[in-house]
Amino acid sequence: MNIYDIAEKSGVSIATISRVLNGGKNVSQKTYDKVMAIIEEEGYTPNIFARGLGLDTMQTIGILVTDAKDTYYARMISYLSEGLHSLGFNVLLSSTGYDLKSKKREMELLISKRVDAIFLAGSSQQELKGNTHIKEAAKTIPIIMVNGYIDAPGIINVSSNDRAGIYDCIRKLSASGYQKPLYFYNHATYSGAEKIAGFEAAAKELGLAKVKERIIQLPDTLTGMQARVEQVIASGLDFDAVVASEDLLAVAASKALAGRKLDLPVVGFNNSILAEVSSPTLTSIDNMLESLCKMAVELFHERSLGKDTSSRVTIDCKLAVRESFRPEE
Amino acid sequence: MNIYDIAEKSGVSIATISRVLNGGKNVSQKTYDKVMAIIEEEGYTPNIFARGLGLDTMQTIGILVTDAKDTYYARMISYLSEGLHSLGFNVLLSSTGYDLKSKKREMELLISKRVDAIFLAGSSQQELKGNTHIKEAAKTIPIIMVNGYIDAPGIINVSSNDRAGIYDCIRKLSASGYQKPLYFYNHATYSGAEKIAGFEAAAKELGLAKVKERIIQLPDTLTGMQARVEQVIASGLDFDAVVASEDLLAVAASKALAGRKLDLPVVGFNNSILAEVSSPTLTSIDNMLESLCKMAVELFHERSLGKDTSSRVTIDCKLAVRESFRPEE
DNA sequence: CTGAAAGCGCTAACAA
DNA sequence: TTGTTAGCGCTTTCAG
Repeated sequence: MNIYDIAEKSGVSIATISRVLNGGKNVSQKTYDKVMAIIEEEGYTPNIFARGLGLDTMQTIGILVTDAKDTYYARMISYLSEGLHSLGFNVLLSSTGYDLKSKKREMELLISKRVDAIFLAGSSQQELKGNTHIKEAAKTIPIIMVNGYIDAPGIINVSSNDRAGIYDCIRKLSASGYQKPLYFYNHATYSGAEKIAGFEAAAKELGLAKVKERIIQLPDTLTGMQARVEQVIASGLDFDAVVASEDLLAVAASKALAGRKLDLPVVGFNNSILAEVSSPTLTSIDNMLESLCKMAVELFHERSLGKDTSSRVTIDCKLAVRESFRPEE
Repeated sequence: MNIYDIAEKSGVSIATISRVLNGGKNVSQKTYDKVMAIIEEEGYTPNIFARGLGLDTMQTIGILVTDAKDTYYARMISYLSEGLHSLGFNVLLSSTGYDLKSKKREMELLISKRVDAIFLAGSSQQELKGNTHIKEAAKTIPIIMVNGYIDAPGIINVSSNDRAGIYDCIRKLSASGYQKPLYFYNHATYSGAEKIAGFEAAAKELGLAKVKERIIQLPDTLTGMQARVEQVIASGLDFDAVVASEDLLAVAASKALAGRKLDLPVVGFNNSILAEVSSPTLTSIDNMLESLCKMAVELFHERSLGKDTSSRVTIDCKLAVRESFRPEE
């Protein structure tokens, strides 16, 4: 069933069918109704390839993510695709893993599939240095960094202010009497570096010595994390609070501390369901993921409409207060 | 840059370029090498639309899911797309929500995009009754139900044996001396119904009276769930163990019980990170999601190769034992 | 092993 | 308002 069949059945030319299909401009109401009726009746759908061939667009956006099953990225995917969807786009999803080679490969693949733009979801999509493949791609196709930042023409950057998020949190701990915080992280990403910078800045203001020793990397599994935190406790390092780069690390810390009967403030990051599930429930820095994604889609939309939008937008974090730390006023 | 340009630069016809592009059958090694060199040099990629127009396939699979940010569905998406990807397919993702209308709409959209097959991920994609739109679609395009079951021609069904999973779990509780279990659930889906059936069957064998009263629906938020469980405890209902249809419900139950200083066995479902994060850690029925997805992709692959595969495969669950319940041997 | 040419189904410029 | 027709870039017979 193609446009010719419909044309024949309707007794008009394919051009008229095409017009009807594309909104019905310059078509008499009578013809429009007649054609529409036949289209419905036959259950005809225009061939997307033929259409794409002419227009060179398939109304499809590519989303690149390092690990689609990670709760955090999953939420990104969901919010982004929701927004894009309501703009009439479909979403082509690619989970790249953390290897640069395959990130590049997937990117090329998406470009060769003629997607209309690429959203790079999560700061792990960008390297700490270089990123020439992204800059290069941006010359061909709109690139939107969601929670990342690359300063190059054509790239739209939307990110949460993670640095300030951590910084403010340390300040609040300090104001509540906890002046010897520890910082746990696991992945070294762009946003990871930002968070550490926030910690360092606040630690310096607190006059803490040997700040580097307070910034501790944890392994990837929950039990591994817990074991490492226990080591840290056993090492006798003097601390009175814990801030983590992700809720899961905060959970591990919380469990290890509980095991030692230590009741210290613990703060996570992302404000995920894990913070709610943990006992005690965890105070967590909320990086406003949904707003972030909405904003990313919005900026892309405006840009594609030809507006001269900002190429970098930053959103502030909020502290979601729960049992593990209640700041004093 | 198109096939004509490459043909000109190579001094051969477009037909030869096309042959090279499609594996190089019936092309001399010499010509092949020459053309390949030019293709690489120019960084040429064939236009996917033109190709699709001729072949009527874009090597793209649609995945339909009710809520992409739900951890469980996110994992499905990840495993499925991983498998499909290694088969050379791209993934078009659509998050439909729980409304039937929009499920239908998204399905039609995917079909109109000429995807090569549709994976329906999660039993919430199917209705408890009817499902004519799925059966109808299956006439046009291969449909794969991941954790669902619809008996109609052309539909491949892969699911975990949730009924037996719950049944066996109740048996184990019983063998360990807990013979008055409660069952918590929240969504009424196909797999939800299976789980309840498993509970009822086991409860009947235990000789429990008023089984219906032991099957309790909880609301959607964690705090709401906890509150409801507390009500149940307060109501004086006689029980000595809890089994839930999802880990989050088990977490809620665990928290509510802990609040009342009740130390009873609690078992969740899905064996998610929540079970690990919870304190005490939760024993959980693992429905082998990864195997399930791998199997779904595998079956689709075989089917598309023309093999006459089974149209229904069931995978047994396993109990992931943690602190909240250790079955006695 | 290679080339010429006929589609694939649609859009859009141009005519009428 | 409607129709005619020339592409869009590729695959695939069919000849040679």
